[in-house]
Amino acid sequence: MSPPLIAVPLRADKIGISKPFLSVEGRQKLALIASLSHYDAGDILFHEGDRATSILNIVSGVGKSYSFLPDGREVIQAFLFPNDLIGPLDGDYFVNTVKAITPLVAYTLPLTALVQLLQSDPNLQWQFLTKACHELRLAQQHAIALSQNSAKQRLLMLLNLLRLHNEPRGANASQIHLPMSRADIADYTGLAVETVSRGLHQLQREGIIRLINQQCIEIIDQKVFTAALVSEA
Amino acid sequence: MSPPLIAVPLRADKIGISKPFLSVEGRQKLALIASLSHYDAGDILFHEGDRATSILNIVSGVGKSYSFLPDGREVIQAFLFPNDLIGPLDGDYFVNTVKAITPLVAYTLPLTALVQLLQSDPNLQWQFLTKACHELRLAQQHAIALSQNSAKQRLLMLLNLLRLHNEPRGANASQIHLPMSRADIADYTGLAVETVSRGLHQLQREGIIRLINQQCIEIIDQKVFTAALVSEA
DNA sequence: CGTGGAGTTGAACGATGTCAATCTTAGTGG
DNA sequence: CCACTAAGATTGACATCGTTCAACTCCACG
Repeated sequence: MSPPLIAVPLRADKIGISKPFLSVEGRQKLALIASLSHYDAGDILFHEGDRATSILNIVSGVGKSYSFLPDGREVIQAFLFPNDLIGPLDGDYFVNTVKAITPLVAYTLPLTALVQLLQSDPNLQWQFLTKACHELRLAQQHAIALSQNSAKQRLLMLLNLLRLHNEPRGANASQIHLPMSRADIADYTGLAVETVSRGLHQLQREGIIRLINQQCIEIIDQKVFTAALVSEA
Repeated sequence: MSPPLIAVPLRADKIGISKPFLSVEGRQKLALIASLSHYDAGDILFHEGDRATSILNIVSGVGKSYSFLPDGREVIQAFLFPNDLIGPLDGDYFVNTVKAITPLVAYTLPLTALVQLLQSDPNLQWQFLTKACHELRLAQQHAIALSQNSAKQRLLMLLNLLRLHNEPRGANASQIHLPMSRADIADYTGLAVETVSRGLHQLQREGIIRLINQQCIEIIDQKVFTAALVSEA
């Protein structure tokens, strides 16, 4: 039996309530087949079309999973954060290229060992299934976000995504760190870089956010922010 | 342990190569806990927010899984075809409303029984995991389609989706049946109904398709069609 | 100091949404 | 069997928003 797609960009906790990615027990079992790797910012972890021999579990750092449109533009399917699993597969092959945006540390999980482990451990596999379903919902939400035409709305959703990933880091909850470039944001939101820039400054003019520097944004008022996130036209 | 999201709109074979949804063995085991139900066109199978006690496996007919934007517009996450599993859950609750577009026949799978079955049968669960991952990729492709601005491109992708689901039915392979309304197409592609109409007629003017009637479209030349699908700006 | 890449800003164009009117279709009842 | 009706689909005119192209600014790095 060919090992079909196991992995996917699985994110632990993106929208609202977060649950631990794996049980302690599950982590221990995975640790037995895992090894730690370090990557520099800009390193490519996997190439689209490559044969997959392993998938990664991010420990720290941020990455992006993307592919190319026929016209050469880049489309970012997902940003990858700590606790995420990296490796969207089709059969044995990667369907996306994955690149480190910041320096990145990750566990390497050999594919064959992982498949065997999951097949023999329904409980652990169950956690992966749960995760995959959760991930699916996030992808659908992303799709919705993209189908809404408002550039402002798309940017707000991205900021909210980053906000939820920043909080655990203990930093000031109203400060959002943007590890990726404007071009990455554009490729993720499906907008032009110029529109991203204009949109962010527009949000600043409206008093919703404050641009501290290119990598850092402050949310003026959480309530106003979430209100805009939900109801903006 | 609360049974987390199991189900998701799982489609068997959407893009290119199709594999049977479940092994014969798997089907037999599921059949033991399943019962058959019939629905009329327009019937609502599940309500967003309802507590889920079961999920469905479509035998025949077409459905749609959708939710509402704050402004009241409807967003269609996915069209559901035979062999699909219906029931995107979050915890025990449905996150989407599901409605029958055509008369629909489906197996009902009680949730608790299904969870137990999967937990005790790693092989069967594996097929569900595989399916969920496949589904995830489809959702991502849908997201890409929506992020591409060209209305024509979005329509071509929808037509291709329907084409792949029509072929098995043995009908003339160049004929595509559209079971859903223009409004549904609009809600799926993120376009306005008027744009859908204009786009289809535009494709006809370009000689790519022919509008036979409101529910039926013919592809003039497969090669031209797929070429447009891939490379259209 | 330059130099180059990333980010910002401006102006014009084009695609799509919106509104309103018209046409088609399917379904109903006489 | 036909006329009527209401919902769906199409078409046109116009407004809006985002893209595109181009120039400019701001840093980071040598």
